Amino acid sequence: MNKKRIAGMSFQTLKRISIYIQYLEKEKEKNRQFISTPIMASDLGYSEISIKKDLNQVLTIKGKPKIGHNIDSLIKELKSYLGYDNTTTAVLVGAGKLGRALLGYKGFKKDNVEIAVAFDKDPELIGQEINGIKIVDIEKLESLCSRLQIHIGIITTNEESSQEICDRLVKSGIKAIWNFAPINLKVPSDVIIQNENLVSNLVILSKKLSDTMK
Amino acid sequence: MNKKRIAGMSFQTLKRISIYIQYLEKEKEKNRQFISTPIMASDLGYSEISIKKDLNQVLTIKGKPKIGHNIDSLIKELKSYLGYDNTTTAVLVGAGKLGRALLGYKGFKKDNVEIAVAFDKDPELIGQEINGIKIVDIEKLESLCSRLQIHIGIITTNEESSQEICDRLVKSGIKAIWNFAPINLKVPSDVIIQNENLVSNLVILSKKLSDTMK
DNA sequence: ATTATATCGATAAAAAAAGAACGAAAGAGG
DNA sequence: CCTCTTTCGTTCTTTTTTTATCGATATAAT
Repeated sequence: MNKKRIAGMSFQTLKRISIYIQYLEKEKEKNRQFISTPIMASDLGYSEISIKKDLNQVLTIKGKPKIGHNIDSLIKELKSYLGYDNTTTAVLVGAGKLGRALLGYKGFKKDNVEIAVAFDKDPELIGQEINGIKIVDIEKLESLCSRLQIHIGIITTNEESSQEICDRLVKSGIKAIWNFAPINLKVPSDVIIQNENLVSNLVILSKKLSDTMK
Repeated sequence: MNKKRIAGMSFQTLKRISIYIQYLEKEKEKNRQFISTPIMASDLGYSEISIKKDLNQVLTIKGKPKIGHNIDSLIKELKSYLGYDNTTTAVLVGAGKLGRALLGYKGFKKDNVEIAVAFDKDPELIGQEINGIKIVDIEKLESLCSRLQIHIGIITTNEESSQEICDRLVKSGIKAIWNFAPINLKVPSDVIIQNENLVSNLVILSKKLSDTMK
């Protein structure tokens, strides 16, 4: 699997850090100034210890006993760790229902990840705009990706075309791919693939359930 | 986190098993009769050892050296292990873009997980049908869920309404929830929650990329 | 000023997952 | 019929991740 450590940080920790940021931003909007790990643990459903360890790996400013961490500086440190300082940009290929759902997500922009443009081959879709992102003819994939110097691609096409799209993305300079097609894409070793298999996740939930009910 | 072992099987193994099934079904359609772990490893991008260990935990019929496993019986055993014998049924709440994307997935049915009905409050959506699944007025949530005796709920509403929907689902007998809203839902301890935070997954990919590029 | 306590950070232990190694057995080929 | 190769299934190690424990410290309350 693709679970190499990233900058000495475990995959799980990274995922949680991103979730901490989303959570902390919300708490900040509620005008909270300080936050402690026990509160985070209870709100987020993680163990207090996990959170403490995660934070300890990142933070330079220490929290204060009896008070916790200053939310502002906590957010700032976590974001700077995740590289939020410079926004990263992605392209999306396949503006079907799932693709359009992702295009519509406000959450990405908030987290400094931006989808610059979407591609599709359907003439009905080309020219449409979702959440400020234009859907462009797929024939322009190569030229646009290279010109915009984009390195992240999101594949939400059907399974059949996904490998071809993947190849075209790689040729156009894409170095990281977020793949929603239920297939293991073949890429050169310097390209990062992250697979998202939604079906399997529902299957697991259903298995968990059937096991607890008997 | 919610990572207790399920029937003695690790979370990761379960996820892979579901992916094996999806993959094997496709290979079967290509009229392949036997399959070996080295081939699966190369096609799926897992290590051969992982696959061998996973299969060994489930299988009763052994594979044959130099040949591998009979695809039919392999699929049958894996499916029966995951409880595919009796199809599980879910309801979906929130027929926005993401909800409709999930409704459109053919993959679920194939894996014996079925969405029986979808709910929304938007009069424009109510009455529509996607992939054979009807979108129904959300006011009927309680009555339909109890009547149909459904135990799995999928929440694809916006963040604001997700906790309310969650409560209503729980009251209606739902015991497992697949949640796409970026929030930790509060549920009684006998209800299983599985969170899907898409934003964080893209953030991780972008972090992976930025770290390998420097 | 003094005491009580919540929270911190760190170290140590346990659990889970991935990976490596190896003898055994079934089929292929000479 | 015998040898060679592939794949199997098992056991053992290593790595990774989570959980538990505990003294230190800053703050709040008396």
